Formats: sequence, structure tokens, C-alpha cells
Amino acid sequence: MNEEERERIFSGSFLQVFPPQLVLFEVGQRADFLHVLVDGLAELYTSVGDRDTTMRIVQPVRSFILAAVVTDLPYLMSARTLESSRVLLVPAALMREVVRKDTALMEATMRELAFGYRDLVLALADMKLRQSAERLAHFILQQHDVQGLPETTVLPAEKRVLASLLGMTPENLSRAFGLLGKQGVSLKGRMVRMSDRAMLETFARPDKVPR
Amino acid sequence: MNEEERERIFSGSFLQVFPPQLVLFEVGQRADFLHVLVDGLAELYTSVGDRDTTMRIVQPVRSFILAAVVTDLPYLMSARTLESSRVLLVPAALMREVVRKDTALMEATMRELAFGYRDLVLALADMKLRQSAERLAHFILQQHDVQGLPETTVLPAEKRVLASLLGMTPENLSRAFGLLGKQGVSLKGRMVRMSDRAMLETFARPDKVPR
DNA sequence: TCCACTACTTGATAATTATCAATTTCAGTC
DNA sequence: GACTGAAATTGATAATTATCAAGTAGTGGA
Repeated sequence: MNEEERERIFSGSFLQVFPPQLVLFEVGQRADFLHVLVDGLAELYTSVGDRDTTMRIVQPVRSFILAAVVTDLPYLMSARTLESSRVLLVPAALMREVVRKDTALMEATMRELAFGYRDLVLALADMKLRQSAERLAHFILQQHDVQGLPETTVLPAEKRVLASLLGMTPENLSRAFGLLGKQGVSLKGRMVRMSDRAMLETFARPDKVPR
Repeated sequence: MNEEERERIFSGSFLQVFPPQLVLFEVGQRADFLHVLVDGLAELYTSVGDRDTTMRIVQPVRSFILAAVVTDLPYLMSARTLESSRVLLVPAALMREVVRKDTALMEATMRELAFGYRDLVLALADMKLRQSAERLAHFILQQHDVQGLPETTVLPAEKRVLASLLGMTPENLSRAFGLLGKQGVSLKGRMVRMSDRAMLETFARPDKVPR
């Protein structure tokens, strides 16, 4: 994008450090800032009635809550840090203004939203069509691809957060790991070993379209 | 948007009539056209393994499958007509080209994707946090707001399609309607009567943020 | 290193949802 | 208007998931 506009964004934004478990914003608030997680770990979650659920685990370096900023509507998700984190806060009004002027930034924003949309389509289909152990298997395979290690994967967050992300209770996550033992998955703390990828894929019934 | 560019889009597109139950495209295909449902009714659905699920019921006049067109990636959903329908087919390459040139169209596309993203956030939270009868109650309330009629709502599609959209079996949709009888909901064919909105809202635990 | 606290696991039971089977209702056709 | 086939409903049962209740393991702080 345009150098001058880029400068405007950065000079109008500020980098802030937050301790773990700090709530950054909550559902229903006006979208004041585009957030960019520079370092650390964050969780997006939402609630209906008295229950809540993890919608996304944000790893660096990714932005979050872009759709609320673009539409200038209240947040649909709350956010908290899971670890000590550095977050770049871009004022929403500034972001919208620069997006309107700088075509390259607008195109990047549009594409980011389109990819996010597709991720949610897959997540919704996952929740509707797979049962819990299958969702876990699918998640392990995805993480494996992202991390690029040969046989082991590291869970990105505590198991109870992962359980919530996968739409199950912590108890059932434990049992799901137990079931995946038959598919060659073993667990030590947060380290997951997978001895037979093909077998796990058969079990997880992967999406027809690669991400 | 720019008059000239608008003309290019329309002259490069074509309106086509399709009979009911015709598959327009399938998961995994290259995104050749942006579709705009001008008239009729369509269903977007996807599958994992041998099961499938309805992702969206498309009513006129709305576009669909925009994210695949923007990203130039394969469709994540299949589409079929539910009724005889007229669909405007905009070649994806043309769409991408004009979007790149015409800022107003790009902004509209960006906003459409942002709203779609937010819809999916709500749909995913709905599936994770509400149980089946609550999802139905929530759906009836939404439809009611969209249709703007005083006490009655018309279901937009066959009950088995609705059941799939709501992530339940047709059998359980029947039973869910039965349960909602206690909340003042009665059913005659596709006509739903709601005698006490407040009671139904309490039951459905509505979202904190209005759509 | 011990302590205290929380996360995680395991087992037993309950709630929710799906499946299977049998009718009943509805819609379109002759 | 009867006939046919699909859609919808209803009941019985099975599978999946959640809840509740211990108990175990892990982690951070003094």
C-alpha cells in the first residue's frame, strides 16, 4: 500500500502490552480498535445466556475483529489474552478512513474478510457434521499442517480452551484423546504424537477442498 | 458505482432460468461465476463424508458465493435451486477485474463480506451454545423480524431443509415444534403463529447484539 | 522443596439428539 | 376426486454428549 497512508496508520496506532487473562473488549461494545496480536496469545469468545464458547484462538501475527471495524457495528465476540501479549491498537475510525482512500489496503481487507468467511464456513460445517472425536482429529491434522513438524504437534492453548473451541466439555476432550489412541494418537501434556496420518485422516473425514 | 463499470458487469453477465432441484455448482469446483438470485429460492449446502448439511437458504435478491469469487478459490459449498429460479451469472474473472478498478464496488464487496462474516459468527455460536428447540425458537424470532408480519411467520422452505439448516433431523424438528407449543408457538403447514414474543425470547436466549 | 491451587482425568449417571420403523398428511397428477 | 409418492409426524430405542463427583497430576509461589 501507499507509503504515506501506511505511515498514517502506524503513527495513529499504539502498541500496548497486556498481562495474561486480561479482557481486551466485550461483546456489544462499539468497535473502537482494530487489534493486531504482535506477540503472545489471545482468545475470542462469545456467550448466549450464561454459557460461553471459544470462537478462535489468535496467534501472532494476526489481526482480529476486522469485520466489526469495517461495518462500524458492535463486537460480536469478546477477547482476552491467554498469555502476556503485545497488541497493536489501530483506531477503528482511522482504519476505515485509510481503507477508503488506499485501494491496496481495501483490497487486502476484502481478501482477509473473504478468507475469514471461508474459515467460518468450514468451522460451521465441522460443528454440524462431525462428532466430537472427529473434530479433535480434524483439528490435530490442521495444526499439524500449520506447524509443519514431522510427527508431533503442540496444542496451542490449555485443554479446556481447546475443548471450548471444539464445542465440547473438557471431560469429553479427555475421552476423545483416549479414543484417538486407536488411531495412533498419543498425548503427553500438550505434545501430541501422530503415528499414522492416513489412518487419522480416514477417521476425521477431511474436507474435500484443501485450505 | 461508476456507470461505465456497471455497464460492463451487466453486459458481461447473463440471466438464466433454472428448474427446481437443479444443482448449480458443487463443492470443489473452481468459482466461475458470482451468482445473484433474482427470483425463486436456492439452497447452499456442504458435506463431510456421506452426510450433508444446509448452510444457507438464499432468498431474492441476494448474491451468493462471493468469498470464493473474491479469493479465486474452489467453492466450499454446493448450490441447488429449491424452486424455479432466475439467477444472474456474473463471470468471476470479470467481477474481480471490475472490483479492482471500481472503488465503490470494492467497498460494497468488502462490506458484504463483513456482514456475511458476522452472520456466520452468530450461526456458529448458535450451533455451539443453543440446543435444538432453542435454535428453532431463535430462528422463528429472526424470521419474524425479517418478514415484519404481526403474529405469523412463513417458513421459507420445506421442513427437512429447515431441519438441516438448524442442524437437526426432521424428526427432531417436529418434536421441537411440539416443545415450543408451551411457549405459545403453533404450526399449520408452513405457517407459524407466535402468541407471546417475550416468552419465546426468554426461551431462545437472544443474542446480546441486535442484528 | 513443599504447599496450594488449578487443570486434567476417570467413572457413573442424566440429558440431548439421532436412528429406525410405522403411520399420517400433503401435493401433484391423471 | 381418487391415486401415488414424498414429506411430515409419532413412538420406541440407541448413540452421543453433558453433568456431577471424585481423584490425580501439574504448576507457580513462598
